[in-house]
Amino acid sequence: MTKSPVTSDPTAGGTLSRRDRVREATLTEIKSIARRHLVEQGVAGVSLRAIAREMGMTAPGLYRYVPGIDALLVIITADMFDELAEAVAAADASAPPEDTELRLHSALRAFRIWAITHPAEFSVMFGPRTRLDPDADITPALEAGNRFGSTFFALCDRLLQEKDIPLPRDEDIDPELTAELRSFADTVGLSAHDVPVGAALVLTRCWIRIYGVVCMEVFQHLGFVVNDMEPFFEAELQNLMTGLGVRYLPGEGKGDPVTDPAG
Amino acid sequence: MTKSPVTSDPTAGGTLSRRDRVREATLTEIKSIARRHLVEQGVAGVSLRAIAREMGMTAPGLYRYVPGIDALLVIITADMFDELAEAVAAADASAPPEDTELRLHSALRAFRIWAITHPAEFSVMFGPRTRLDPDADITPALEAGNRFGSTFFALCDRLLQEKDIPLPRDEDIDPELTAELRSFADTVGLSAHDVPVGAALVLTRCWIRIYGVVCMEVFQHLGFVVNDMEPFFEAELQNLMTGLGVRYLPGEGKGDPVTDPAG
DNA sequence: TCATGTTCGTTAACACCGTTTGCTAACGGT
DNA sequence: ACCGTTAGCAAACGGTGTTAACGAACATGA
Repeated sequence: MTKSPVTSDPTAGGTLSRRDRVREATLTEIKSIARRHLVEQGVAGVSLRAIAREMGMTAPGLYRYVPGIDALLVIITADMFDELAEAVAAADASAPPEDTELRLHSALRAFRIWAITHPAEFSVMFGPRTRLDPDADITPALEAGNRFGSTFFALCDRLLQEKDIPLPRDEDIDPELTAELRSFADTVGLSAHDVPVGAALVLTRCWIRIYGVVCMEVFQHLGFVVNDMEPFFEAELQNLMTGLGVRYLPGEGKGDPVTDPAG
Repeated sequence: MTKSPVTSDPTAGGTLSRRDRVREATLTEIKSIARRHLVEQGVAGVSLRAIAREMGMTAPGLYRYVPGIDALLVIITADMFDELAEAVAAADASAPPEDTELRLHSALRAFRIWAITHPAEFSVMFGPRTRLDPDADITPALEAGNRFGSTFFALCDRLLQEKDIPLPRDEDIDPELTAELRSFADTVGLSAHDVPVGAALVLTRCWIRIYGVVCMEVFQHLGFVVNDMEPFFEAELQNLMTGLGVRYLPGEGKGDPVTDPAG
């Protein structure tokens, strides 16, 4: 294993110096152990000392790689957002490109599945910021969150654009709210093809409802009595779709969701 | 101030011995300081040592009053549930008893208002259990949560009973789900007057949606771009009410909520 | 009044945690 | 071979929850 002769220029595209490579590997190890601790013991179980112990080194050494515990949590949170976005995108791509309705269904269901199979991650990403210092710099996580939001909303937008969804008229929307929706559409990259604010509004409201059901399920606030929240998710999905004028497609799950005369 | 002669029987109804009185006062002080720390610094800022320091005593002394930090958090969580239930009940009572729709509106709005004015409390009560030991005994908090749920659902139930809400037929509900809804109705004290499972289902779904909007607002997952979430709450409320066949009553807030062709 | 048992709060100690400081040793490029 | 950069370490400071042993204040019965 002779050392590669191309180590002189770390800034060269793609190839990294040996030093940078092992450094990156160490950082990856830190993140992966932190992630495992997060999954196994919750966010409270993530500590620099424990990570270092498991790596066979001491806690201060980790400060060569990470500015502190808060920053580490922010970093892995960003990673998890990207991971979630990828899972949703994969589910979307798994459906036939022309089957708009199915793609939307499977993307939303993928979000739920990822959430309930990654409760610890979901809690950190979508729950209240309880552990971090209130004035910590969480921009990386926010950026990743926006990245996720962008892919998600872009997906919904493209899908909704094909169908003719009934949208609220611009005049009916509070001007203050309109302004907020505009800036929102901007940050999420939605306003490229001049989408009406009504679309942003409808998308946002749909997102809020999906978020709500999933939070309820993951945080288990009905879990002491309801074991399986899937019917509620499906009912919400159905209500959402029909409200959008989109045909509801039952999943492969436990059969029909609850019918929906009131909701 | 001679000592009251009735100190021999602490079990006597109402009157407590002097010792028990100061003990209770100390416990109250502990809880109130803990609560203040929770509000000012978030749940991560609640510590036995800090509380003891502020009380002019040492941390181990608190163990005479509380089994540990987790138990203390559970206790104050239970208190907060009762407080929330009281706030909702008060809002309900503030409306004319015969005005069913208004009572429902003001109760739901009271829930939101309490939540956004008590974000730290709400996060502990309705967010993920992130700080507590996963196998800690949280039954007091669960009981208080059930207490809150009971008053809330009883309120909704009584209101919905007056009106003729379209309910899903029993045959259309998955039997497995029916069983869960039945046990749910039991724990929440809803099945006293033989309410159909459809009612429990509709109530649950409404609750999920209210919970969802409020979580979104309190946890600020749209807060980086949307400053005021009230329109979204009102829109959801309107959609909910009309879906229930109940007239929507606009609040005193910023005027009309968003119209609702799709949602 | 005196003795007794209970309760309260203390100090000391253990085991964790995040973080800073100063050091040593290895590495990498000249 | 030289020398600057970097990785990792030990020590230390202050914070946390929790347990054990002890003393003092208290309430009660003889």
